Amino acid sequence: MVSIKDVARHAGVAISTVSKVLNNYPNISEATRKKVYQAVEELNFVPNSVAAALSSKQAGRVALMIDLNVKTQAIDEMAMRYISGAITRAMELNLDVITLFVFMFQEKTTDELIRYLKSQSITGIIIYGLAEDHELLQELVKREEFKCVVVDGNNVSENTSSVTIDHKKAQYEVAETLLKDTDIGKILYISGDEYSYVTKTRMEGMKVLAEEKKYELTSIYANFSESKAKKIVLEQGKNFDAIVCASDLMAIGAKNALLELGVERPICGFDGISLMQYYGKGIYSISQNFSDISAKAMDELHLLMNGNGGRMVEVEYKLIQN
Amino acid sequence: MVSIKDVARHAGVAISTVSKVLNNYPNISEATRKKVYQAVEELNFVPNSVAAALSSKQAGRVALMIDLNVKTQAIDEMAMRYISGAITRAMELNLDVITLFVFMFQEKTTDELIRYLKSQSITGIIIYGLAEDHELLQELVKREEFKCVVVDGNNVSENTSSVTIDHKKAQYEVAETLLKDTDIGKILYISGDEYSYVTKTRMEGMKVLAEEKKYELTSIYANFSESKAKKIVLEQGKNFDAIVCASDLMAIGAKNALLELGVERPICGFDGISLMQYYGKGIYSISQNFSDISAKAMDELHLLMNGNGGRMVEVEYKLIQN
DNA sequence: TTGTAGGCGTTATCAT
DNA sequence: ATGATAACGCCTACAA
Repeated sequence: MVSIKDVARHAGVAISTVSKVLNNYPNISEATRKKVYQAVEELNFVPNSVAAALSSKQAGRVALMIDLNVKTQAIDEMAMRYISGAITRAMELNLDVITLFVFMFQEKTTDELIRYLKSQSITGIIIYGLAEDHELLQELVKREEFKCVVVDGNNVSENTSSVTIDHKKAQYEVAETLLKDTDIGKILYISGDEYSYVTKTRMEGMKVLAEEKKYELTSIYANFSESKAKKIVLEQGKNFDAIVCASDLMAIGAKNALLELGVERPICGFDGISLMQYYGKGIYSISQNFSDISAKAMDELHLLMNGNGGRMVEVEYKLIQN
Repeated sequence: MVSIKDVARHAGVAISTVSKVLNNYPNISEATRKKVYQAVEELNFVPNSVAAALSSKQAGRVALMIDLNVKTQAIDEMAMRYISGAITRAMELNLDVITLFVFMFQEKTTDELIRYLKSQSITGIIIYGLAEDHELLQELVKREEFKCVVVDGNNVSENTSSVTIDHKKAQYEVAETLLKDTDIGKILYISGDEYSYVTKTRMEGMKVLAEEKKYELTSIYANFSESKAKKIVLEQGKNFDAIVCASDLMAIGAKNALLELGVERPICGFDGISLMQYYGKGIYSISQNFSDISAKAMDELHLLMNGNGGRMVEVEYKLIQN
């Protein structure tokens, strides 16, 4: 394997000089810079990131912490988009990435998790699907031992940023679009799970809309599950004039239930998953670009690791009709 | 960060002794072994895998190469199961894992890819979705610069193993089960894509069955796509007595097409994806445990990296009815 | 059986 | 502006 030593010899300079050139240090003459880059070219040198990570605490190794309930189709699609978006961007930023699933640490303490991450020379973490009642993860963030970016959260501190779309506004908009020009009174809102940030903020948007338009709103948690949504609608769907779902998957469940019941109701969803192309034709939804969101999260983490403070980053979404 | 040095001091032995204990070297007295482990406990020491990877070529860093390019739901589910299965097992085996997507190297040469992998101190690779006409990946395997395990392939060499179910037998069995006790003559076989190992072997199984039972077999490639399968069945489904699909997703497409046509035909699928619970009720299929397959692949890679030769590893599957 | 010392490929601190 | 040199944390001959 060709190392920085070979490059140095080939360029006729010291090892440390090569390192400085490669890491864009100041005070390097244009001449040696050229020499070094040429040597790098000729030898096809690629820096060993493992060695860099060992030597410098600066060098960024990033962990992706996935806690998306790995039980439903749609979640898999989201997770894959998140993962590939993050990894792709990380490669461009020259950051190493390891992917972790929270279930792997089920019975571990926060201390153990932190030690594990440190043993991997991790300095930054992106967390997907952080629930408010998840002690392990919440404490991990609170400890501030790592730079953290939470996707779909509102955690912000010196070492923590959050990246999210405006779920409240988005939920308001999609429901408003669905319901405008109708004279609807009773709305069934099928919500996610009790402790997730997205569920809460989406519900806020729904409440605001209902208040504004004087809708009678009934909310039920369905855990983002298609079958639960279906069951709920089968049992109670007929009593409502419209059904607003906090996810596309639940919208599909609701739609199927209505089909079985033989009645029609306006429905909308949320997320923009590809399954809707087949089973959600015509349904309004909010399309999130998961890959892009994840790339933005990686950008934000990169900033944090370079000394920037934490902040809230808002990402675009799109109102769509499938 | 507590290092091996701290452990050594705390246990009153030399650093190398600690290392030997931790790596199960022979010729260590039970007494010092105890001392070391106790120090490890008390200090909550976790070895730094980055340092280990740097110092020893033995130490295993593994890359997951994902080339499941098809943009469908089911693929995401498979990919997620593969990834989480591999990563979980790797953690148990104390192997570091990085996840890579082949599209990230679209315009790279094999040399560049190899250099990148070496720069990451990678010594082993698991490849998912290796197509026979994928030059980059095929050459990567052929070069034998890394230990490789191919999931759903038949590449075997000194440094290469393959892990797969017996697709031929499985396809035979599921179709045979579907068709037995019927007097069916003309079968439509909706196949995957031309260059994948699974497509070829599954088709072989189908051919054997057709020959044995004197079925008239027509095969059409549908790229594992639900919509293509649907289109094919809409156009030609009526001309056949039964429809055998090389994937569950295509089976769903076929089923929907039959529904629209208003006719009934026996259908079977392949894979065992969770979507079938909702949209494939009653359909026969072959259930693969992707997570388990991937874990086995990691085991096999571990063996390769420890000096074992390459081989073919066959994994169990299950014939199911959704 | 245990310890010493050199090396893995970088980065970073000092001199020069 | 450039170059020695000491870390980083661990592994591994080799020596004792």
